[in-house]
Amino acid sequence: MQPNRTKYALLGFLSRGESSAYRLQETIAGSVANFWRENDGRVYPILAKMEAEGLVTAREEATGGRKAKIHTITDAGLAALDEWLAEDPVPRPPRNELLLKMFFGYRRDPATLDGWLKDKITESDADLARFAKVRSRLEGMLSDVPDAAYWLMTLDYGERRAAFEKDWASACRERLKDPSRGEEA
Amino acid sequence: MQPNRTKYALLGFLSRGESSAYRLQETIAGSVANFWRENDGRVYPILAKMEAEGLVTAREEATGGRKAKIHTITDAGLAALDEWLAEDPVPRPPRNELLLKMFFGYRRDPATLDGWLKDKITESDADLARFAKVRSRLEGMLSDVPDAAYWLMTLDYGERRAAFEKDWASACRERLKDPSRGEEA
DNA sequence: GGACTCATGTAAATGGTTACATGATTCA
DNA sequence: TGAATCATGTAACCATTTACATGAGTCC
Repeated sequence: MQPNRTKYALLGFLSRGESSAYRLQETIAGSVANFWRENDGRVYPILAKMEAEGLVTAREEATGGRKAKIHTITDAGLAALDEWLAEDPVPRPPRNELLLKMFFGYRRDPATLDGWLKDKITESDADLARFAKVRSRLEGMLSDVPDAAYWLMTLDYGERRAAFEKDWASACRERLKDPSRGEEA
Repeated sequence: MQPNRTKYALLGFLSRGESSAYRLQETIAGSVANFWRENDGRVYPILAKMEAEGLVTAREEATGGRKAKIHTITDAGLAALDEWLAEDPVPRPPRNELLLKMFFGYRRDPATLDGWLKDKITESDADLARFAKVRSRLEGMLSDVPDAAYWLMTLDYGERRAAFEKDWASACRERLKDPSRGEEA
């Protein structure tokens, strides 16, 4: 019924190199957190399932004194990944709790909404600052890792999104200041 | 643990007037689908649960020969809605399957990605055309329904989002044409 | 009569979050 | 020794989707 996208995300990262579940999560959180997250309670069981399906193999290894279960993608795993990548992505309009609350905003005082919007702006600024660092890192590795060109495209998305959300929140704050005013160009 | 946001979305719409489950869904699909969706399998059971909790009352009514279960929000329901609206919205970074596939885009030929991006542009254009109609409708009712000012803010978000996604997709397509080229300002 | 819309629901499966449990190693 | 990090996992719970079942009224 529902496609297990977590599986494919994990396969994608494992296609770049073997990893423990713990490191996988760290990698995901450190690279695609902008548009994709996974959590503890799912990565471990799904990796186990993938092992049963023959998409990955696992071995225990002591790296630096610590034991970790290293997962390696198999040919079947690579095939499954590429099969998934061949399919058109299905757009799923996400739920946005801030917008839902704004939609019913007339039930609250404008100061409350202004607070939400200020938070949004702060969040966007933090994202933009973070993305700027990532951008210079990625641009620096472009000659060594051509794949980074694709990562830059997803980063570009994040930067544009943060910028537009900031602009939108600022525009809303302006409009809230003067509720009598309608829309303008 | 997880807050039941469906409940509050339903309360929000019921606060504007009584409705059957079927109409509620139609209303939601026709107004906030841009950032919030509900589906069959949830609206009915949750409304039943809300009735048991005393947040809504229900009565059978035959409108135009057809029977429908009309739900009316109670004072307790209004209180629950306003309590929820008083809380800061918690940002949940959504999963974006297109971006995940773009991230691993080097595993596919650029033509595949170009197809996804073209679809994205088509989708954005369709959204923008739809939003333009909604905008004129909402602006026309502003004087009668001041609440529409808030609805326009969420529409504004949708318009800006569609525009930025279209721009981003176009920029990606350009970059895909010449893979040797790096990033530019 | 047949297709379509209105209308209410159930069932099954999966997705996803949060909290908790456990234990080893590293570092101050 | 105590806190932080590395590391793996389970349990409980709720969210979400999809498919299915059912039946009445409307329109052609």
